[in-house]
Amino acid sequence: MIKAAGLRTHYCAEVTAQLVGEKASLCGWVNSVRDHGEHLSFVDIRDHTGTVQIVTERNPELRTESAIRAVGVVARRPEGTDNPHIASGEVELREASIELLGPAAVTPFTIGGHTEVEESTRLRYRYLDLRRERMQSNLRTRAKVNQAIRTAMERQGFCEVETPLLWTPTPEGAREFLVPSRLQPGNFYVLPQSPQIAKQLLMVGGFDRYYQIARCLRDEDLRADRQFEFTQLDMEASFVTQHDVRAFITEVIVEVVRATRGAELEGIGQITWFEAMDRYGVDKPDLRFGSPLVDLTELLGQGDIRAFAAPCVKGIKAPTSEPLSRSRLDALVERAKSLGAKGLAWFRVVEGDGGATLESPLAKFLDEQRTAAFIEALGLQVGDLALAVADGWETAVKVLGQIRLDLGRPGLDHSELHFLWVVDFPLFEGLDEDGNPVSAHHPFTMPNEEDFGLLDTDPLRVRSQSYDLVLNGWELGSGSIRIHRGDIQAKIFEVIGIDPDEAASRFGFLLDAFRYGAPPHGGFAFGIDRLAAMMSGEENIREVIAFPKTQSGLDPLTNAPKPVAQGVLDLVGLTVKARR
RNA sequence: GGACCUGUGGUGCAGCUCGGAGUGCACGCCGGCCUGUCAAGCCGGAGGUCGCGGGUUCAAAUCCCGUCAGGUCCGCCA
Repeated sequence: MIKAAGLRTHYCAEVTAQLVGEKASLCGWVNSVRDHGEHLSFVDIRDHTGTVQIVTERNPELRTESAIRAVGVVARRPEGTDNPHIASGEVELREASIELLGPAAVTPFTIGGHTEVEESTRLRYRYLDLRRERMQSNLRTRAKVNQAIRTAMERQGFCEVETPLLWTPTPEGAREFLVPSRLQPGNFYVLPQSPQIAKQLLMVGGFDRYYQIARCLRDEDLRADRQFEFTQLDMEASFVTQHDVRAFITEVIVEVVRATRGAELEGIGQITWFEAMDRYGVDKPDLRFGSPLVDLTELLGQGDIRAFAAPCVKGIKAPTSEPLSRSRLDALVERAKSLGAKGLAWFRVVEGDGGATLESPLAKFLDEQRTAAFIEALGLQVGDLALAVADGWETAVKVLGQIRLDLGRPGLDHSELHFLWVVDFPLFEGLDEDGNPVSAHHPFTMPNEEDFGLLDTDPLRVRSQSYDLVLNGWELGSGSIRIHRGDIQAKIFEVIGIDPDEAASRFGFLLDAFRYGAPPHGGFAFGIDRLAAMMSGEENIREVIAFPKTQSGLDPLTNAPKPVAQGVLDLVGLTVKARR
């Protein structure tokens, strides 16, 4: 590391036995003061690398968290006084003088040490919270993620291009933040929900491998994994297939894991959307644990058992070894009903006369042979719990998939990383109020060529050339090959019920651009906040964001949003209506 | 828009079911002692409108209603 020429000669972690006898100048904050009378005081100085003990005279002015500079000589500690818990524990700074650079008032909470502090308090004093080890570590991990992304993208020949923050309203997708125009009063820009259209224009513009670490803004409700503003790796490439795009992104992920964990990731597995839904009941399966759904339609859905008379019967071996009480089971049944199932059947596997057998209100409907087949199909052993849902395919897999997650999550290992590609998403999901199919991704997503014929006959069965990247059950990002041909785009607009005039008014500039030699292209974007959170072992992206908003969209540090003066509103031609 | 959880000295909690004086614990803060501690220790002290408003009651941190704030989730996030 290059030595700063300023007030500091070393960081705390560099102060080791190798420096004994040398003069050192350390800068940082007072972590703790231990006075032993007037003539002996231990002051721990802290920077982001660690702490060093300074031996000095008592100074009542030196309050915890004051910014200081300490100049002294690195010395071996007396026999028997080493501190094995810190890197500098064999030495201390002696003959030291401490310069008080920035005296500190009493802080609202402890910065060093192990005190838990409520998140709302941490956010109100975020500048102090940032000094704590957790945030120092998380934000530095995030910086490594950014660095690794740039390294991998540059290595693959991608060119970083910035796109506008002041963009044009597009009445599709997420709600946008409005920005009033001063020079054109009554007109508005919006902040981009993503650089999607801009990057497709860059493809027409010949930047055939583009990337950007891009801020995106969406005026939607906040969650543990969602803030108004978030950061994506946004990328797009021309003359590529979906396999190429996934290979580019896989390379990035490998580099990120290398930079943050020092581990070599052996590629990323792949599963189709249908298989993910059919086996795990979600399009972002968490594969840190097993318990896939098993099809029991043939075994149980023959109609002879009323509870299972349905088009689809799915079962799982519960992903928990904890024996569940009758009331817990009843709660599970209620949970299944609230998720839309008609019911939930449970079976405890117990030791019977002739080996394992089932204990359940429904056990009496299963003869010996079907009991054995049931146990076999789910791979059950004595002590296991099995659950089954009978319904339409979609309801059966979704309900059981959610219950699988409810039961499986508590035992998860947070240091484990399970990346997964989910491919072959359907092009449309459901119908709108006019009976037209709704684009699952966005209307520029290329259909799977094998399914072109279905666009007219059975559009809901058309697969798309789109793909998601999943990490431990979190959707990290998604991408697709885009439509670059006018005839296919016109066909899609026709299917989803957008007439040519409407298409022209909404996306005219993009469709115009595509008339001048549009290359085939596709891309991807993934959430850096979510990736950084996972790499930091955090379950909330606020922990990897320096200054986040609360769930109601307030900034606890600045108290934004706030009213503005009438004169400011006049400039942009706005009037604020009285609140109801 | 909806469901659930939380709100008690500066910080983190307990107390709330079963109403009875602001009661307790840990950290921090203030004063004193202390020449080898390291989350220093010992002695003493200060600090609270129990988020806010209303109701029930002889009596409310505790029960009821409303409201605000924080969190988790549903809706929403092409």
